[in-house]
Amino acid sequence: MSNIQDVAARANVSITTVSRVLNSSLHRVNPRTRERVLKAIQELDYRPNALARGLLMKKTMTIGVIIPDISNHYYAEIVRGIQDVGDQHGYNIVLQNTDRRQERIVKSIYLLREKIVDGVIFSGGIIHGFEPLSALKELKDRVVVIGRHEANFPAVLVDNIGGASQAVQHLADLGHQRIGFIGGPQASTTGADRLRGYQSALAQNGYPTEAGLISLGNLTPRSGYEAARKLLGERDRPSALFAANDLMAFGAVYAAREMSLQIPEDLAVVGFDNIPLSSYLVPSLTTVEIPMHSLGVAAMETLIDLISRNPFEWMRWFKTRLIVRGSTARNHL
Amino acid sequence: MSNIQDVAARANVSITTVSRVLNSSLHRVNPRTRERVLKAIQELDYRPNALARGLLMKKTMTIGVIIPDISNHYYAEIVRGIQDVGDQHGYNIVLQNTDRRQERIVKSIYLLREKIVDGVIFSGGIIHGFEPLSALKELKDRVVVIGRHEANFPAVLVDNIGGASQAVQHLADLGHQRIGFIGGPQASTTGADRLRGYQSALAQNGYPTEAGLISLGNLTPRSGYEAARKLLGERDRPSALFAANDLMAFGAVYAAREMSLQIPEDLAVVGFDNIPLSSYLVPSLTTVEIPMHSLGVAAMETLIDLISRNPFEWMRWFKTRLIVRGSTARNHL
DNA sequence: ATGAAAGCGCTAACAG
DNA sequence: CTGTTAGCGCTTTCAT
Repeated sequence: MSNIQDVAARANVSITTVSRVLNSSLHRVNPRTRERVLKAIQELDYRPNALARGLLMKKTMTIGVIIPDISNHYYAEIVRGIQDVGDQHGYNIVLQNTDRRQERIVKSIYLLREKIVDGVIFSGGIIHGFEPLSALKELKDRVVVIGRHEANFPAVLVDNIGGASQAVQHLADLGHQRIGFIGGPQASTTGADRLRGYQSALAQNGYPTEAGLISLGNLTPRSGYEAARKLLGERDRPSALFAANDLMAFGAVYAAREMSLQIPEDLAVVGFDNIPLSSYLVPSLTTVEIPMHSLGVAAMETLIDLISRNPFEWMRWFKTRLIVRGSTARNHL
Repeated sequence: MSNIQDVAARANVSITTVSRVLNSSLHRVNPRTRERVLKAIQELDYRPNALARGLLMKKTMTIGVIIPDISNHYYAEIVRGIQDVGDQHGYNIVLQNTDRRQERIVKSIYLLREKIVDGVIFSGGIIHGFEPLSALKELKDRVVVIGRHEANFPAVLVDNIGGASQAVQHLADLGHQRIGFIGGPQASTTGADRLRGYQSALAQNGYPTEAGLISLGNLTPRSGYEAARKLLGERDRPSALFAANDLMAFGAVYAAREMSLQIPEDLAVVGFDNIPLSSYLVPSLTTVEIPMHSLGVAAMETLIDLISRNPFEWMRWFKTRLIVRGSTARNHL
């Protein structure tokens, strides 16, 4: 692996000159000299060592991304968005999975600090209690959070409350009076917000909030299945179910079919997320679309502005969109 | 951000001593001195700079992962496996999405070289034609490939041929004589192998290979849907469909339902991958399980052995497993 | 237009 | 048991 010295020697110039053509600095370098250097670089297949450069410049063009689990579609999509804009600006990302475990979050932060990342994007789990944490202090002004609005950090957000309430309103408009809710973990902002949206829409329509109409799952299809079995097993079963994510909605539909309920005739179902498969469930799933990729894009844009000390928006909100399909309306498959 | 000098000063020792307690080298350091250093480290919240260390040691504890697209479940799951073992050994990963585009693959390789990664795991797209490529030469002996068996690099593999053929045999055993195939892109090894498995199983049973029974998609549910519409539209339609992945199988089932075909009575369907939702399709999807997470784990294990110059297996094969569910058998939902 | 030299933060001989 | 010193590969004053 050749270094800048090798190039300099081969081109018969000083390493300073090599550095100059490399960084096409403002410094003018004689065209003929530049040619020689370029040729040497090519012949040696030289690539500048990013570690050395980073050490000196205190800038690595690397950012850390801390998420619960990359195998979760939601986060994978966000990460893709982050990378797409990162690529355009020459940033790479190093990924950390935490499974929402505190000690892993802390470890990740320390680690990213050691690796000298230029910034961090954080999503899922709690980071706010960590403020006294010195690790974060170092990075404090180069952190962007996705999905939490407790302030403290610049954030990219989704209107989960509005989306959930829109979903429930859709059901109410269809004439449903008993609308069940299959919620996600209430420890997460997203989970809590979707429940709030559900409740607020019920209130809006003058329906009482019945504990018997709510069951919490862990976002897996299986938990949705179980929650639905429970909810649909009651004597006064709901005529509609709103699940906090599509995966659980799939489980709920499965449960309903198992109990010989026709969808949407006997039971209407609405999901949340609009995963790629949602339109291929039979009947296709009415759901609330959430712009995952855009969240990642926005977060990375904000982080780059932060790093570059450009003006930036402290909070960027994204709207959700209700997509009506066959699981609530007769005229669709 | 304090450095090793600050710690040394505060503890009244040389930086060498600090380095020693940091790396708990074999070098003995006086317990009392060590205490002082540790205290200083804590007070200053000091963390060693990984860039400086990496520059000197020529080891960064970072590996590069090059995949087509992290938002694809298959790769996300693999990456999770890679990270799980990486975490245990202190390795971080930097992720590169290529969308299978040559120029992006090349760019990724160069970039990882600049960042001085200790090794690379590659999956999806072609890397073999690149061997003359100098970028790869540098890393040549620290590359592990997932899913390609053209040799050249240590590889972690899945028996796609066997899996596909097992799926088709299952259909044949059920008495199906006309079995359609919805394939993936033939440019990918995986896609080609699954087709070969299909064909070999047909041959095994003495069935001819009919072009009219095969339709290729691009692995999306939509393409599966379209392929199925086409295949099922023929006058002599197949009684069973084997899709090269679950996503397309979902699309195929949707198409069948749209055409009022009962599953599995009128049409049996088998998928490939066993994604989490496959058991929540109605009826649940018979499919071929592929151990994605294990692929990542095995790849990372191999890479670590490579880096550590431990003995390693040049090829690690993984078996698939047929999971029979309702889309082919009457007695399941 | 080019080069010499200093130094980013760290580890590893080599001394003592 | 502890310290001094020499770099790892690069960019950047400061000279020339």
